[in-house]
Amino acid sequence: MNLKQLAHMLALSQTTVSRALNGYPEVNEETRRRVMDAAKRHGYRPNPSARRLATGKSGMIGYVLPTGAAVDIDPHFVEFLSGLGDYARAHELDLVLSPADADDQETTYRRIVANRQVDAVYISSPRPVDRRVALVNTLGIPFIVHGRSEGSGFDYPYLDIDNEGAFHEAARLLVQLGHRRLALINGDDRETFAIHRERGMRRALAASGLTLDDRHVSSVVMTEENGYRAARRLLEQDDAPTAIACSSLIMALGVVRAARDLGLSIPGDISLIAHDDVFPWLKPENFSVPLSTTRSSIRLAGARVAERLAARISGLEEGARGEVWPVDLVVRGSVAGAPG
Amino acid sequence: MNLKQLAHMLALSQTTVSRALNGYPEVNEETRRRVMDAAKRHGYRPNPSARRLATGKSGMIGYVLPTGAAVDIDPHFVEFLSGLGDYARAHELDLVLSPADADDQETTYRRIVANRQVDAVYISSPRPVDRRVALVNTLGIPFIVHGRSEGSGFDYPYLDIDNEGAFHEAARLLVQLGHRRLALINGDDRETFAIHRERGMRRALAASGLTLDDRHVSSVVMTEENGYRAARRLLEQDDAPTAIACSSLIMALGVVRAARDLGLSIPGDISLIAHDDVFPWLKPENFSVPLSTTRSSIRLAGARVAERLAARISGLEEGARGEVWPVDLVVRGSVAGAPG
DNA sequence: AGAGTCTTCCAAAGCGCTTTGGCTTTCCCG
DNA sequence: CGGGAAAGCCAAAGCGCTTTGGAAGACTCT
Repeated sequence: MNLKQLAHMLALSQTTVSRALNGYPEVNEETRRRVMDAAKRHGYRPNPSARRLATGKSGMIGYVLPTGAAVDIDPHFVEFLSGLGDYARAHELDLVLSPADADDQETTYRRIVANRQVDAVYISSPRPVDRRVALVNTLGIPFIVHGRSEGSGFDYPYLDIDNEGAFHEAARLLVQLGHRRLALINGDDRETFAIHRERGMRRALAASGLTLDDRHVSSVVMTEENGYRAARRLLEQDDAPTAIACSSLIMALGVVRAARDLGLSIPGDISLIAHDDVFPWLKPENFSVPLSTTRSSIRLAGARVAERLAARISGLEEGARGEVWPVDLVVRGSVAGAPG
Repeated sequence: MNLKQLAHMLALSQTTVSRALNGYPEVNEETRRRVMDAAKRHGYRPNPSARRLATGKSGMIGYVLPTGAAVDIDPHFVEFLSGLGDYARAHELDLVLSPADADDQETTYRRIVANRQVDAVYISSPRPVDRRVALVNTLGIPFIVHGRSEGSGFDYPYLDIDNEGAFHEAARLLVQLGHRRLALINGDDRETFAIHRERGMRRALAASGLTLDDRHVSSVVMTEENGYRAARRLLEQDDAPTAIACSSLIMALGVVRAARDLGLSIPGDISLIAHDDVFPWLKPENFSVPLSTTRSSIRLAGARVAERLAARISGLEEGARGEVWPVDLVVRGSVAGAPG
């Protein structure tokens, strides 16, 4: 059943039927009702390919997926996706993932924009002066950045959590508990979130006249193994830290294992706080010692990004609106006063 | 730059240019070269929307993503996706994720097929007599099932690993080591993979005149917490098992924690084997006691599914070809002879 | 009553590609 | 040398929608 048939059946022109269906004002309400009715009864659904060719709109949102033998997709992605899906489902939006060589995403962005494959895109894991952000900005496709880029010299729409504030609070708590030597096991410090977290910690320490020793900072891909290695390295130093802030639960698993291997107790010998993106399959309260966390649901962020993307597509949202979500500090058993 | 302009520029008809570009035989090789050349020089790329409307082919593969507030996307998905992306990138295939109400995926399948949004789909986590498989089969869109459905009374193309064989081998090893009371902490037993794993274990036990006590089988969503709970329940029974097979690394984390909480040593008191889908961020060799596993890379499976999907789209693969991959049994420190 | 303004609808021109059906031209062979 | 086949090209008809540029009729106002 296509438009032509439906129009014929109603003894109307395709124009009128199309307009009735799409809510244009220049059609009699009575006629509109008839059309809507017939459309529903016959299960008419406009052909998206045709609509797309005519309008240039696809009804999909895009994401350029960096891939490659050496590239691992972050498990956070799947939770973000859950949230995105929650919203998208309710609005019949599809998501298209365009795999791209991690080292050359530009080609892919250009392709999906030139081809009008998607109406909007989102960008995740941005870095300062991120080329992708500058690119989609000039390309003129609606977009939202999940996270922040910095120092590019222009504004853009984003959704981020207050990473700096979160780690500031975490560090402040640790300092209040008497810790003087703090450590940070961070994610890839080329990404903004990691920079913000480090900045937050340093600021909290500075407020008490303390500093974050460079030897007490690790920046690694967030795997269990890297968490373990970083923790061992830290804890085997002569001036070992008494408290560790860690950028992910998965790394925290490694930290806990390292402490156990070294015969150190949490929180007796070292306090531990990690950032929790809220995975359903790994919960901080279930760590052998319940883990204190800075918590922010990445799933909710996914839903919100989808919502704002939809708003941008339909013109409801404009401009470079930035949105920063506060982060909860949840104190559990893994932090205690500094030893000694 | 569109076809019309390019044709005009070459003083050829659109027909000829189109055919030259698409490799049709009825065009002079010399002409073809000229066309190809001009196309490349001017960076001509056929508009996919137009091509799509004309041919009905979209150049994308689809996946219906079950979503909902209570639905968690499995973290395995992201690894599968990595593999799929690896292949898809090299072939400029995009993946479209269509979020659907987990309880009504049929509507979405019908929509994406009716709309010709994708050229092929894959189905994951199938159950016996899976309605989705029957549906896409009758809908007539090329597809591949990742996993197996059973008892539907028709054949279909799939890629699966030998779950039954894997758990058969795992159980056999444990029995050889003197274990008599084995337990299974399985995934959702409405899914085929879980059924196969249980079957494999039972078969191995039966071969030695043993059985798998129903009280020694758990079927749960594969989270750390569920692994912990299941393990505690098992290990606190009077006839507690001396060996556990576990369907995922994440659950195994919970099992290890439970053992520790109960003061049981691995492998001194209980042996543990888990299935490993090969995550980059959580490795069995890094468990406090290196974990024995049945191993199969889900990432490679993703790449293979993409490859076969592409082959089906282009007509290179036909029929109901099933493909079953063997699974490695990797023995590490977490298994030992039965205590006593 | 005539002019102007809405309201409501329509025919037809795109959107940019593929593909059908045919038309020349060349080539081969009896 | 004439007829048939093959090669190489083209015009035009889709694909199914949106949107432009009217047009007809109803209504208002002077």
